[in-house]
Amino acid sequence: MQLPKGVEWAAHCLVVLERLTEDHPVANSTLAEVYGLSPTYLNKHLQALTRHGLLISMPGSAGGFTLSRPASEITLADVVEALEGGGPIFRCTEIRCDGLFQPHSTEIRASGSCAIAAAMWTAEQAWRHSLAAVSITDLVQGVDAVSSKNLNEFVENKNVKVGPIL
Amino acid sequence: MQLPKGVEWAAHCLVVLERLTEDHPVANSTLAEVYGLSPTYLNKHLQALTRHGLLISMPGSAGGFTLSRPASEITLADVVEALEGGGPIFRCTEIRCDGLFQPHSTEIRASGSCAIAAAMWTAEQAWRHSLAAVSITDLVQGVDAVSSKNLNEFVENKNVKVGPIL
DNA sequence: GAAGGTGTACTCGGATAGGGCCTGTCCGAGTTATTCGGG
DNA sequence: CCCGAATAACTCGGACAGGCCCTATCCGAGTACACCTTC
Repeated sequence: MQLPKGVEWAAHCLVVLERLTEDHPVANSTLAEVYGLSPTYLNKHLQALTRHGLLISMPGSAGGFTLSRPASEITLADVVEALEGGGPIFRCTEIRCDGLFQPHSTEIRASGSCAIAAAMWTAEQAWRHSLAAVSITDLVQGVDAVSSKNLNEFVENKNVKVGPIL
Repeated sequence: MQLPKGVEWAAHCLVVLERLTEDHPVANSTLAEVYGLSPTYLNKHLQALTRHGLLISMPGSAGGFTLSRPASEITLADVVEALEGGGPIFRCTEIRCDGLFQPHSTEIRASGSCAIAAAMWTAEQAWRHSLAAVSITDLVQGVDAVSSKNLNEFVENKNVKVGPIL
């Protein structure tokens, strides 16, 4: 069991978006260039973030993606939920009601939920809770100095090339 | 991302093992019969538990599986680790050192670990910690009355069929 | 009656196919900036 | 010099193959019990 690679990409891109966005959208190709990622595949994940309301996409020549709300209100839990679907990582198939116990399934269900499933879901909640405690703002502050400097230089170069809109 | 179905099977089987075992091993076919599972596929998971030291397997006509240590010392974390391999759910590919940042990768690495990966691993630790707090003994106590009664009757019937060794 | 050897039935254990999701890629619909021509 | 339409290039968006892991199954190696033969 492993988280899709897209989660890592999306999280990093949201951080960069927070740094690069200033009332104008950032193109998928730009984000891909920053991290040396496959543009087409990255696009797939950014679309997922858009579908789940984390990003706003703008078509057209000067289009791109923008954060849909302040970075402080976007957490890693949102990112995981957007790319993972938010479904439980442990799925209970209720085998406690199969086999020997089949004839008494209604009684068993009435006695409460499966203890194993309950424990799994509690642990899962701890995980999601920990993820929800980390916002994009927190991650931006965690970016090291040299990376931040590189990003600034990149923006300036883009500035020269693209024009005064940046 | 979803946990393999084997985790659920293994957890339930450990609970039944704790109930059924009395100094004699319980066969894979018996466990499969209790829950109406595929014997061959269940065997695969029990082998994994054996490889990781949770179970002891005994070959031969009256062979089977036994808990390798007291049920109070086996936790859900152990089960997940045995069937999942214990590797991190989130794998950091260090894309913060790719693309623009490639020339300064050594500097960036020296500045500390990736903030995103750190947050992910913290959350993962919370998950594992929660799982480690639940032992098989806890789960046995959570079994409802009617299921417990069914198991007892099953053991008695087996008793008649199999002989005095049970 | 007891002991030893043999046969059988049961067990675990690893090696072998199939399906679903993540990975990776491509091309099309739509929109904006640009450019060229006319007034 | 200003305005407007056509062009072109860039954007997002969804549809299309490949690979790996979980799912599911089978058959073989090994062991303990039971029985039979022999002493």
